[in-house]
Amino acid sequence: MPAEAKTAAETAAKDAPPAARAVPPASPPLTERQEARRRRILHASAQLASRGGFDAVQMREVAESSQVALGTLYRYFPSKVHLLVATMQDQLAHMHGTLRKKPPAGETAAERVAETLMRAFRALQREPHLADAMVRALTFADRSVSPEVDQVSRQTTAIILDAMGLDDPTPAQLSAVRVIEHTWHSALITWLSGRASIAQVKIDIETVCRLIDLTEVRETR
Amino acid sequence: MPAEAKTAAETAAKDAPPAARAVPPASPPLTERQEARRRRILHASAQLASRGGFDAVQMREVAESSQVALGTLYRYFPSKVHLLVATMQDQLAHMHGTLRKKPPAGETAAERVAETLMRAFRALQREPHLADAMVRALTFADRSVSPEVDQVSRQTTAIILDAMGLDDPTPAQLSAVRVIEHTWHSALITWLSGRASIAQVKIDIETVCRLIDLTEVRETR
DNA sequence: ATCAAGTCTGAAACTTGTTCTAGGTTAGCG
DNA sequence: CGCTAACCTAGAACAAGTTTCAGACTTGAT
Repeated sequence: MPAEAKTAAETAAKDAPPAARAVPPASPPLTERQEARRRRILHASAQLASRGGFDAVQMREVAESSQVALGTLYRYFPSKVHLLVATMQDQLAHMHGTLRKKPPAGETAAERVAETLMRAFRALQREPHLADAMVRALTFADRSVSPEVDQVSRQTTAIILDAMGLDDPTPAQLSAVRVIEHTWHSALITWLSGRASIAQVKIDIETVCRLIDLTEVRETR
Repeated sequence: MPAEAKTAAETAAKDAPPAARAVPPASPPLTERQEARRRRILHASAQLASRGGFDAVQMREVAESSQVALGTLYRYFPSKVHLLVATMQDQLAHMHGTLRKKPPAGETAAERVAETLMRAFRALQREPHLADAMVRALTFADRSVSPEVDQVSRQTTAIILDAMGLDDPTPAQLSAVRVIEHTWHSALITWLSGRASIAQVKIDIETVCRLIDLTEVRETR
């Protein structure tokens, strides 16, 4: 039963009716000044996050840094978590672009995915506080942020599928990708909270990537 | 400012040199009345969590429900996250006991682990709000809660190893278990935030459990 | 140019986690 | 019994996320 495909479709359908908010192709087109405000806010958010992480992103400070009234900030991003998830979307898009330029060189799909994720991991290590803010927001997000979190998830999936070099993955492969994403997020958290070393994260990523090999062998499953 | 980390460290240092706090075998033995207070607090916490989840566990309400002053509550559990993680330890211990009674019946280790996790998952489904509170606290926890979160992780590992029926696992098997835990936590989150169905979680668990088969074949790795 | 609708601003208010304080209570001990 | 240190309580106070509101500013259409 192609449950994977169904879920993705359902989820996608879920946020279409009530309208997307933080996704680029949104409902109301923003004026130039509004676009500029949005950008200033995201910049300030990333800036503050790069210092003290999640706690350092204080809504009053973001508002001040980006020259916007507090009420306006909340009009653009209805909560701190929304703001940080949008910040993550921003960074992810940037990273996807960067990764595209130099595709991973591994022989097998598993190797390429592991290499890609490790490259992303090294990027996050350069800004650990920013990583903290974004990842904590992502996992702390409640239902009200689901559409945005889902968008991040789709973006991540796209990056992994890119690394695998697949156009139309099998259900089994999509399941493997889902599990890889789970591991990726959770491993990041254990690293960020100091409960796992960088080496340990590397091992976990490499371990889970072996699942990909499994799907290649038993595709008819 | 990392106010949280500082606070917890100071608080811990103040009443006991190094030492764990919320773990049963703690440094200062509690008097009977203290033990009773602690239990009342945990009970109130679980109670409130079973209603509205993470947000419904309000420290003032917990204090009132458990007939304890707010300051005392904070002496027992230095933050809301500490409290909820301790609540989780409590529930986990209970569940481990329950699971022990009826061991899983699967043929392979992978099947038994998947079965065990699905059993735990069904238990969580019966109290989705409680699950929400505990899991969100767990992933939102910062460094100041690491010891307690680590304890939860060890407990979870023990449950999985139990299901596998292993006494001394190989490194590869431990890696697989780590990845399974990652997937378990992350899949729970996607379910709790409404981004994945119960069926989807089942698939993810079954998918990741196949990693165990891999370690059996290539043990010399 | 002018009006209506929609935005933005500054400031105050409200909520809930967390800290602090002053005084009362308890437990162990001489 | 009476002391002392540790513990507990009630309640105020503080911090940061979120909401609200009156008034000023923009924008788009007439």
